Amino acid sequence: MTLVNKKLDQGQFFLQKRIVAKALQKRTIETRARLVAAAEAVIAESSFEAMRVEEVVLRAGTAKGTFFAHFKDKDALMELIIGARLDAYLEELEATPDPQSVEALTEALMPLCNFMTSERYVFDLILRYSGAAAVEVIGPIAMNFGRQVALFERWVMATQFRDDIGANLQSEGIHAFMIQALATHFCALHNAQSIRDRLGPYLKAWLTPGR
Amino acid sequence: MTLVNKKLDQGQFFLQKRIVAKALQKRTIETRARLVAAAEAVIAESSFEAMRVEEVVLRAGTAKGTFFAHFKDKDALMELIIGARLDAYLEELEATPDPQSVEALTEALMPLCNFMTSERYVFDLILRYSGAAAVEVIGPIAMNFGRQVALFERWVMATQFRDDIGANLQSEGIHAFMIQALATHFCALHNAQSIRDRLGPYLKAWLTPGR
DNA sequence: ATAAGAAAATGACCATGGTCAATTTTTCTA
DNA sequence: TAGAAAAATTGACCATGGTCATTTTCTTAT
Repeated sequence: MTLVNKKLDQGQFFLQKRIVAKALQKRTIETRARLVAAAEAVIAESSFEAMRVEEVVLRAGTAKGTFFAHFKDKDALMELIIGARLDAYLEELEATPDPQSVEALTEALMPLCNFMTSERYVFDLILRYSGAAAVEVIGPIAMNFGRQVALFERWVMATQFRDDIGANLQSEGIHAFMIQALATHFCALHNAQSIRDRLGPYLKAWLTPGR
Repeated sequence: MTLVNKKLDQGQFFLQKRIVAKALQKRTIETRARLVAAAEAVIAESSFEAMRVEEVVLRAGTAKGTFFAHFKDKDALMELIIGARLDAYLEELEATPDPQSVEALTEALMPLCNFMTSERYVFDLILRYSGAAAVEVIGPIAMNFGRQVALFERWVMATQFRDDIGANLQSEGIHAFMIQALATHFCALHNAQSIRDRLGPYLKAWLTPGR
């Protein structure tokens, strides 16, 4: 690839990479799996925050350089793992009946909220990766956020909370208030209240104003 | 101090530290000022992101250890400098007449928004420090966020946007939507729209529902 | 003015994420 | 199947933030 692609411009290169569907070697898949498994193990034993590349690489039995051949940086692996967890919660939600009230909606969000605030480190990382840096490469977390908003939109359309604004705007608002409630959870000035107790009033005021 | 305080418990120690107002030496003030000035210079020449402790220490003419004797870590200095900028914008706003419409309110927020999104690094740092980790030590940025919400509350009370919910809730909502608009600014999927164009509809829907 | 004790400054050292030229393994082609 | 090309792996090395025992400077009591 190196020689061939030296002659191509960036655009063609990306095109080729995307189209050719380059059939990874078995070895590649195995090494990658070992790295991910090692990381998951470390996380299970301690925490997301405590994960060290050295430790992962040691357990996976690879050299450090191999780690970075598979993942752009440490955060990329974290994003992968955290994104997968987020996806699991979301699939659960997607398979569940649409909530019929603001209270039910708030309640439905709690498992997701609890995971996102399980560690300060996790929440910070999620925030940092919640926007796709480039349209071409939408990471797992940005992708998941997109799905979240789409699901909320479905909910909003099913229950007809407000008719003065579109479902998409309502949905984005739900998301904004969710993040706000999570952020204040880490603030010593506010954390007397639970996340649910903070999110509830926000969503009520947003989705059913005047009622 | 070391010997004396060895005998005191934690609480008394903090009490003493706070009450005694320990009269810093001239040297201390000067060194600290040199460090801050050096950091500001680096930032002015390149960016917040590009600031390196080594470089700051070199320009300030101190040893590296001195930096960390004055600031808990690199972020602490960044928080100080960014917090000061935020305060400047806020003072400007506080001295300005309260906006009388959602449009005017949105417009008033733009300078603050523009600074907060001037660098990805800046926005991430602000988010990370927007909550006070402990009630005893509210950092400059958490402090500033508190002032922001207080100012919004004043605005909301002055203009009577909604009467179905309290001024404080309305104010927190403004803040939540501001953050949301800023966050999407860094997302390639959304950034066709300007911050103003994203924030405007949010605030209209939040502050004047049904109108 | 001086000695003792507190505060400040120092820089060698460490922890950890990340790079890259060289090497090994796999795949492809004639 | 040989050998060339591509892909994967390696580990010494680097960049940068952060620590801490030691040294220097300052303050204070006598």
